[in-house]
Amino acid sequence: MLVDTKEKILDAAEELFADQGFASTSLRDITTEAAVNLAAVNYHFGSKLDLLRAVFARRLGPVNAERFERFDALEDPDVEDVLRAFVAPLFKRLREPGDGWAKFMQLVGRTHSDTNDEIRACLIEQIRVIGARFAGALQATLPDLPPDVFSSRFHFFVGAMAHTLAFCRHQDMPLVSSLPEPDAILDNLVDFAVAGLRAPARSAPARSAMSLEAIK
Amino acid sequence: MLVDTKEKILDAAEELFADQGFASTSLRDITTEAAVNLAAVNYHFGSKLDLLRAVFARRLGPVNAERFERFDALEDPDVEDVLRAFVAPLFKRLREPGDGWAKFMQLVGRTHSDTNDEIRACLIEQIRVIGARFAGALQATLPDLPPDVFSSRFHFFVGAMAHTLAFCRHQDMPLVSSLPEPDAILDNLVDFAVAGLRAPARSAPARSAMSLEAIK
DNA sequence: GTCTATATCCTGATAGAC
DNA sequence: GTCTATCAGGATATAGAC
Repeated sequence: MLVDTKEKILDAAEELFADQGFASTSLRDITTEAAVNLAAVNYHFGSKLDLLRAVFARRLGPVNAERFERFDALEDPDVEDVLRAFVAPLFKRLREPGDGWAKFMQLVGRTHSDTNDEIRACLIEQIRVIGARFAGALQATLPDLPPDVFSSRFHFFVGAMAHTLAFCRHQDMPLVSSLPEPDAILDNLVDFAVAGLRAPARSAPARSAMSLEAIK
Repeated sequence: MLVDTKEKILDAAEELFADQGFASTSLRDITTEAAVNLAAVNYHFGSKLDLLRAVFARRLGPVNAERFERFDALEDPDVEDVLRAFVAPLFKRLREPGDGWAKFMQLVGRTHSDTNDEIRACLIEQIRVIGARFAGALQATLPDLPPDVFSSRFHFFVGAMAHTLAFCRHQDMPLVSSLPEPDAILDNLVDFAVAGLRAPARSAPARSAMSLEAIK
């Protein structure tokens, strides 16, 4: 079976990358777990980095397609509408059977802050376009926020989301006891982000002239 | 000079770990950059992981000491007081000359979400105690928040902070133009987090019995 | 397409002279 | 404390038989 070999490699790579990290997982680990030959990875994918790209593309393809559909359907959205259009298409996959999506989301969250730029780029290049659309749509719902303040707050939200993805599957959270259900996590994230993004802008004693101009 | 060799290794390791990541930086990279002999790393630090621990300990020691002092001095604090007691002792170091602290903060932010548990543990073990105190003090300022909601929101804040640390030194932010000054970043983070943490709790249609009980 | 065998390189760590 | 030289192992990638 040729197509099965590719899928078996993708499944094993996804799980091992999520559990041990990309750099700490060898191709031997993957082919052993998948019960395929070592050389099959290079035959089907070309390189280890291309395998990582394929892992992201398999699940991010449908997710990003749904995100675009939801953005297209938005009419005069508020902050929460835009946030949910971006986040829900990913989080709702947690309701599917098996833990494949949970592992994938952990991998996404961790790779997003990876220390190695080459590895991080494999993910970033697949969310750059949808991410730009998301940022633009979100900023449009916050017209009174100075651009640099929006910029900061947008990154706070991205960080909160990435961290949630990276650790929502984690058993041993260091500082707290336990985490709520997937749907509750999404609701909590949206509530938190909506309030944070809509907080009144500081009177800004040391804000730049350009930003002050943007306030009008 | 013996003490200088240790410092030179620490400086080079900090910079290279922050720029390329721990796994992608070899001891040869470090000793070349530091202009010391390869064997000096194992002589002075024992292993590569122990070197990483030493990099964290050097700067986190004074920062955490100041955090404890500020927590001890708190009297009937609100959410913002607790947040600043934890965050300010680190962020204020950005005002010191040179970019050593900026590199260090980037390393902290990235290591916090590292895909490899062994690497992440080198950092976590040095912030576990102060982190637990921070979480406890913060929760005390939000007595009306159900514990599981607080738990989620606390992690959102941690993610926002880690992401900010990891990328505040980054030139090429993918989605936005530029980032404001260090002091403004801290103010923005605090404003965002205070609003997010104090957002009213959702009426909770599917909350667990224990959490409902905690609301009382 | 799948497999074995291997090329080529780089890693962290160390032994032992100075 | 510092250095040279090297060990032992693991990595990715590939050549070539089947």
